[in-house]
Amino acid sequence: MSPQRRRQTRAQTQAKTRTRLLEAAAEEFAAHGFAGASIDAITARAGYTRGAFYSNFATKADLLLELSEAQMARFSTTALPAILAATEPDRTAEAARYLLTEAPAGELLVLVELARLRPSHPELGGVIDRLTARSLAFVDEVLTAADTAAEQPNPSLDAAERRALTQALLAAVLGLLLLRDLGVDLGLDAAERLLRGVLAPPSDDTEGGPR
Amino acid sequence: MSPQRRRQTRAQTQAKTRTRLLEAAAEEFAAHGFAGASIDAITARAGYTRGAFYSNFATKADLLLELSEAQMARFSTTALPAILAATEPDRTAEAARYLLTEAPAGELLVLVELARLRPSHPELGGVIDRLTARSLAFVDEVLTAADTAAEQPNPSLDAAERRALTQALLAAVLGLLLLRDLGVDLGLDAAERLLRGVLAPPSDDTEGGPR
Amino acid sequence: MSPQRRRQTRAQTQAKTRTRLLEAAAEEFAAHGFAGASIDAITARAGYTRGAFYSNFATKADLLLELSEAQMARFSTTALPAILAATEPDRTAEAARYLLTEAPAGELLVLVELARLRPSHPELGGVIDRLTARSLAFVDEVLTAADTAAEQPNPSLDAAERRALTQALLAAVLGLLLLRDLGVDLGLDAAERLLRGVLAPPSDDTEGGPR
Amino acid sequence: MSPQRRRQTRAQTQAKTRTRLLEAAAEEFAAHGFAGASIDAITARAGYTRGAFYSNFATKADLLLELSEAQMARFSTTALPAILAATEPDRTAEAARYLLTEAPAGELLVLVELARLRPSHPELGGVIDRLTARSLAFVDEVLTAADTAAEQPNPSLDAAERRALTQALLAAVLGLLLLRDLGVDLGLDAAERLLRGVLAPPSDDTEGGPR
DNA sequence: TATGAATGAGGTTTCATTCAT
DNA sequence: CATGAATGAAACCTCATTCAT
Repeated sequence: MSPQRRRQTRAQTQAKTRTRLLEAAAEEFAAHGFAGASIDAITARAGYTRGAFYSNFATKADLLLELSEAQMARFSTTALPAILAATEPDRTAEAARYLLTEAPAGELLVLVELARLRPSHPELGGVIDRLTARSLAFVDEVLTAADTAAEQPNPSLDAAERRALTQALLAAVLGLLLLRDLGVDLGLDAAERLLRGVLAPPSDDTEGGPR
Repeated sequence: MSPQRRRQTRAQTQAKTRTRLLEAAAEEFAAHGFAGASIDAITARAGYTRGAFYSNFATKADLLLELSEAQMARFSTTALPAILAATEPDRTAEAARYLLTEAPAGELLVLVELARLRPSHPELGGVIDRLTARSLAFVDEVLTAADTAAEQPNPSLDAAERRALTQALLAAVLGLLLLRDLGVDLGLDAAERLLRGVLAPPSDDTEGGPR
Repeated sequence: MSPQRRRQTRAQTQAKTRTRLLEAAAEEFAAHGFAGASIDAITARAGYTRGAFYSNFATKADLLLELSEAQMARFSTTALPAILAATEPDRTAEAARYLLTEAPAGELLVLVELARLRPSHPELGGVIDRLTARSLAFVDEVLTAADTAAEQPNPSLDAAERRALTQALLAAVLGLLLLRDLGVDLGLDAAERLLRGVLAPPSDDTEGGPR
Repeated sequence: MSPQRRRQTRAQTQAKTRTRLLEAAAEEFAAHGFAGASIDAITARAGYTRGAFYSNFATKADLLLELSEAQMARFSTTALPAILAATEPDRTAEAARYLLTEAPAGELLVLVELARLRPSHPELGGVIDRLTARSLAFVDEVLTAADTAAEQPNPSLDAAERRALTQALLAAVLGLLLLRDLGVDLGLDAAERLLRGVLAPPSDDTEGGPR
C-alpha cells in the first residue's frame, strides 16, 4: 500500500504487458510478415485490445524494432553463453542442438522482415545496421572463444579470411534455420556436419575427390 | 498479316502478360513480402492494370503458387545444368560463383513467404513439400554426379550420412542465397569456404582445434 | 443451302441465343436482384460467354427491359387465355392454381427490380408505365370477361369502384406470389378464398361480425 | 458533467449510431435492393463514414439480418396494437387506413430482398421462416381478437379453413403494402374492399356471378 | 493504463464494358 | 455472331491510428 510498493506494482504490470505484446508480436510477425500481422491479432493473442498496444508502442514499426532488439539481447545474454559454456569438442554439437531445438521459431523470419522494411522505412536503417553489426560481432565472438578454448589461436587467419569465415558461419546458421522453418526434419548430424565443416581449417589439397 | 503470321498472336500475347506479371510479382514479393506486395504495385510494375492480373490469376495466393512453381522449374532446368557443367576440380568454385552472381535475386525471399503462408494456407503445404523434396533430390543428384565424375565413389557413405550431407549442403546454399538477398556483400571466398567445408570429408579427430 | 434456308437458320440461331439469355436473366434477376446479377453469371447459366450477351443486348438495363416485355407478352398470350378459357364457376380456381403452380417463380421479383430502377434510370420510365398500364388493363380484362361470362354485367360498378376492384385484385395477386416466393406453403384454398373474396360483391351490412 | 450525467454516454452514443445506420439501411435497401445498396451510401445517408458501419456490423448481410429483426419487432409492438385498438365495426377501415398511411414505407421491399437472398445465403433461412411464422401468427391473433370482440366465435371454422383465412389475409396485407411501396397510389376503398372481401364468410353458392 | 467507437486510406476483388480476334 | 483479354470504376472489407472515456 506504500507508494513505493504501488509504483513498483504498476511498473511491473506495464512491463508484463509489454513482454506479452512482444511475444505475441514475434509469433505474428514470423507467421504473417510485418505487413500481414495486424495489431488486433497481436493484441488479441496477448490477451489485450488495441488500446494496450498504443499505450506501449508508438507505431507498428516501433514494435518490430523493439522486438528485434529484445531478441538480439536475449540471444546474447542467454543462448550465447550457454553455447560457449560447453566444453570443446562439444561446443559445435551444443550449437547445433540449440539451433535446431531451442532457437525461437521465426526469429529468422523477423530478421527478414527487418531487412525488407529498410528501403521503405529509412528510419529503421540505424537499427538494422546495429543488428547486423551485432550479428557479425557475435560470430566473431564465437570464433574468438573457439580460438581461446583451443589454446591454439590460429595466427594465419588474416582479416579477409576472418571475414569470409564469419559470413560462411552466418550463412550456415541462416540456412539451417530456414530449412527448419520450412518444415524439413533436420537431423542433428546434418547441422553438426555443416557447422563443423565451416569451422574446420580448409584442406590444402583441392584435387582430392569431392567430399 | 497472313493468317500464318497472326496465328498465335492471342495466346502469345497472354503468355507474355503472364510472364511479365510473374516477373514483377517476384520482385514485389521479395521486396515487401506476400502481404506487403500490392496487386496494384505488381501490375503497375509489369505495365498493366489491375484487371490484367485477374484475367490471368484467380487470387494473390494463386500468383505466389504459380511463381513458386515457375522458379522451381527454372532452377532445375537452368541452374542445375550450369553447375554440373563445370569440370572438376572447379565445380565448387563454379557453384559458389553461380550462387552469388547468377542465381536469380529474391528467389529465397519468395521461398520465405511460402514458408510463412503454410500455416494459414494449408493448400500450400503440398507445393512447399514438393519444393523442398525436389531441392533435396537436386542436391543429391549433384553429389552423385560428383562421385561419378571423380570415378571414386565413396562407399563408406551410408544412407544416414548421405542424408545429413544433403541437408547440410542445401542449408549452405539457402543460407548463402538468403544472406545475399538480404543485402550482405558476400565474398566468393566465403561461399567457397562454406561449400568446400560441407563437402570435405569430416575429419576423424574431433579434438583438433575448431575452425 | 439456299440463301433462304441459311438466312432462316441464322436468324433462328440468334433467336435461340436471345431466348436462352432471357431465361437465364429471369432466374438471375429474380434470385439476386438487378444489381446482384452479373452478366457472367447470366451468360454462363445460358451456356455462353459474355461476348454473346453484348452481341444481343446493349446494356444490362436493356436486358431487364426486354425481359419484362417478354414476360408480360407471355402472360398475355399464354396464361391469361388459359385462365379465361375455364368455365365458370371454375375460373377463380383456375386462376388460383395458375398463380401458385405455374406462374414463373420470381416474375414478381423482376417487377420489383424494374420499379426500383426507375429513379436512377429515367429512361426506363416509359417501359415501366407501359407495364403498369398493361397490368391494370389485364385485370380489367379479366373483370370484363367475367362479366361477359356471367352474362350479367354489373351496371352499378362505376369508374371509382372499378378502379378499387382492380387495385385490390392486383394486390391480392402480388401478395400471393410474394408469400409463395417467401417459401410459405400456400394452400389452393387460401388463394381461391382470397380471389373469390375480392371478386365477390361487397356485402351491404358492415355491422355483421367479422368474417 | 456529473458522473451521473455522463454515465451511459458511451453506450447511448453507439446505440444511436446503430439506429441511424439501420434507418439509413432500410431506405437504401428498399430503394436499390440488397446488392445495389452500397455501404458508403448507407453510412453517408446516416451521417457517418464507412468505418462506423464496421464497428457496428460484421458484414452487409449481417446488417440486413438485424434490420429485418428490428422491423419485425416494430411490427409486432407498434402496428399490431394500433390495428387491434380500433373498435368494431370500424376495424377493417382502420386497418386499411393504417396499412396505407402509417405502415413504415419500404418494409416490404426489404422483405423481398430477404426472400431473394435465401437461396444463396442459407443462414437466412431461419430468419425468414421466423418472420413468416410470426406474421401468420400475428394475423391469427387478429382474427382471434376479432372473434372475441364480436362475442360471436365462428364455430364452423375448422383448422384448415382457419389456415386458409390466415394465409389469405396475410397475402392481402403484403400485397397492399407492396403495391404501395412500388409507387401505386392506392385508394382506401381498394384496401378496404380487399380486406373485407377476405374476411367476409365465403358465400355458399359458387354459381353466383363473380363479383 | 486500457478500452473501443470512429476515421479514412488503401487493399483485394468483382464486374460492366470495350475491342481485337 | 461469339470469344475472352484487358480496362478501370467501384464495391466490400481491413486495419493503423486517433480520441473520448
